[in-house]
Amino acid sequence: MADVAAKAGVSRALVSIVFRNQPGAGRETRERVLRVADEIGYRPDSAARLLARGRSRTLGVMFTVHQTFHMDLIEGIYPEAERLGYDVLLSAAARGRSESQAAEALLGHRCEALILLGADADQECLEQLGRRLVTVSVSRRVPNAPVDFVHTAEGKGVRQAMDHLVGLGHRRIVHIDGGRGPGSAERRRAYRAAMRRHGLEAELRVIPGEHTERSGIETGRMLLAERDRGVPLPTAVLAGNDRCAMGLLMVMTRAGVDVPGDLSVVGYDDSHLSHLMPIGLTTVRQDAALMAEHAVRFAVERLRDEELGPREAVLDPKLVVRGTSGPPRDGDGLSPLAG
Amino acid sequence: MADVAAKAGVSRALVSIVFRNQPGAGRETRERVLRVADEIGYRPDSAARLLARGRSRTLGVMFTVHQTFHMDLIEGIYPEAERLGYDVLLSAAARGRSESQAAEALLGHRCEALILLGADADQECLEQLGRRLVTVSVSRRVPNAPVDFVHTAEGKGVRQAMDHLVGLGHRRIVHIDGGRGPGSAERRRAYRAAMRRHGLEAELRVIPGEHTERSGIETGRMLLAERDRGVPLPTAVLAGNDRCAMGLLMVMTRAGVDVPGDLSVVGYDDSHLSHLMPIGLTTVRQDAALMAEHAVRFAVERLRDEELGPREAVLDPKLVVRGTSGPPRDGDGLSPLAG
DNA sequence: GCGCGCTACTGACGCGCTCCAGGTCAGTAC
DNA sequence: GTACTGACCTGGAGCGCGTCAGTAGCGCGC
Repeated sequence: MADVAAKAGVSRALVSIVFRNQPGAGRETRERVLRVADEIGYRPDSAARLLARGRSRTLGVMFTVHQTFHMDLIEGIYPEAERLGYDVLLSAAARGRSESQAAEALLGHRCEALILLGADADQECLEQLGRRLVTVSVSRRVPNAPVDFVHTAEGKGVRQAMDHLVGLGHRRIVHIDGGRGPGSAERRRAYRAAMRRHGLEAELRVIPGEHTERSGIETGRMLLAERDRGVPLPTAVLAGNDRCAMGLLMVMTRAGVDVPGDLSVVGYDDSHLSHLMPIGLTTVRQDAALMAEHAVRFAVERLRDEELGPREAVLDPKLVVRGTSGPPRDGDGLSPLAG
Repeated sequence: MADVAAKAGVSRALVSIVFRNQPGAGRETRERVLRVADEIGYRPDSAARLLARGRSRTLGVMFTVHQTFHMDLIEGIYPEAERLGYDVLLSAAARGRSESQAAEALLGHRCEALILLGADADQECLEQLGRRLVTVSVSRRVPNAPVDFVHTAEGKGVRQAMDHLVGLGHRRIVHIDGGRGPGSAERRRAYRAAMRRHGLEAELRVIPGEHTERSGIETGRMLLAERDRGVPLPTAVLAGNDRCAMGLLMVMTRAGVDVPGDLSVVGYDDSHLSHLMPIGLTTVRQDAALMAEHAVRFAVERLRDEELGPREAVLDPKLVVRGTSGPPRDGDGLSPLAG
């Protein structure tokens, strides 16, 4: 910086002004400084800037590796953060790297706020984070701490999906849940409620699962094994998310089960992947871009106004009917075997 | 920090020593400082630390959103970086956010070195980065600049895959390439060479593509359309990567094409996704963990020894035969239509 | 002529830490 | 007793920037 100042024949303070795009420098000088800086290859040192200013204007985003929907969210976070003048730093949770480790790394880099995508860590850990700095959680509610919450009305989405399936004539509809994954509890609850509302209490079945392809695969194998023992397949499956739906689809298709003739499958998220599936996954769309936008805005607004309490944004999901759902082959929802 | 020092009855320098876990402080003092810090809620300010130390001990990693293989790499980068005492910062390229933007963000946060995963930017931009700081590129070669290069012997992998297919009896083997994506050129070249070597020059066909599911889907649709016009399907496809293979598989399965009976499909990467596909994708395995390890090591070693020239690590790929490849239904590799 | 306001710019301090050249003090050897 | 050692600790400079009071210069009106 001193070099630039010297070579441009101005003071360091002026260089600072130019680089912050602040008033107080003439047109000509401004251009000269910028040109010289470019020649020298100078870039402002964010560490020093941060230290001097006391603010980093950086948002930390924690996500989980392999969660495709997180990628959709990240894609939406960048533009909104840039619009509001914030930098974004990413840190991933992965096998061998816990969410709290990922979050700590972000804290270490002096992020002013944290955006947690589909956090899966224990409640206490999240509460602690929320108390330490401005935190926004996407898809996972964190009570007892000032943490903003952005999510879709899970219940509404599930209800739409269930009405769709029942409307098609399905009765034996099972749900593969997402364990303690974000949003799972609400989805599970809504599934149960929908089954009851449609008078299908007797058919109600929740299979414990996860938000992974593996979970879909394992469930699929289990269902196929059951079929081989004489238990009829369900006619429809409401998966915990798209990844799970996809794993299930792969097993079923592979095993010669016709989708949607023998089995309808509905996912959740409408992630990038499901967009690209030519098989056309029927799924509940969560608007990733909009969720990301809300998350960033919440963080920035809380940063601007310390007094602001934590808020919640509930977005409307929307059922997207594609190719994996259709009327069951046997109108009454019972397979020939069981009939 | 001053508060901690005062309350613990020591100098600030001593607090610094304690927090850096350096020798020069007594057991008792150390514990006292730590205890006081905990009470006050003090955490060292990394910005100031970084500024004072002149080193950030941070590795910047640029990746592309939705590239599943990058997630596998990231998963491998974290543990190795931690082992060597480095922090990792992630920055994603995405729609609306170019690779150079992603890299700039990393530079702004004072990363000492850059690891580029499957960079796709123009040569000049990469060369410039390489000249500015220690840079390691994974899967994409950057000549004319001191950039380390980690990749697999693409040719070897393709050759194995081709020998496998030809050994099964395939003759009409097409290749969907990865455009100017990392590794594509070598894979394409190796495919051509293999076809020639097996005397299948007449059957040689490269379909332009990308490393995305969409590309596989589009190619699949195109091939099906050709079939409907009387052009026989190939009996085997060597896809540019797993994502592409997957898109293709989805279309084909959906269209009732039996895999591998009517069509064998071979992918490339053995990414997380292909692991999870119950359909068992035959693919060329790239050892993501090992590649990540090399990338981190290269960066750290170059950081330690400025004089070190750029190096190259070539890892051996390995064909993993799973369920999507098998002998063609018609032994001669010609479909009934064409026969 | 003077004061006034305005723009363009400067000087110096401080952000919270690390680093280094010391200082202090018990312990040990002779 | 002196000389030396090593463990433990301190003071102060400085990392590269932002900030803000302050200065210089200039046109304007009266």
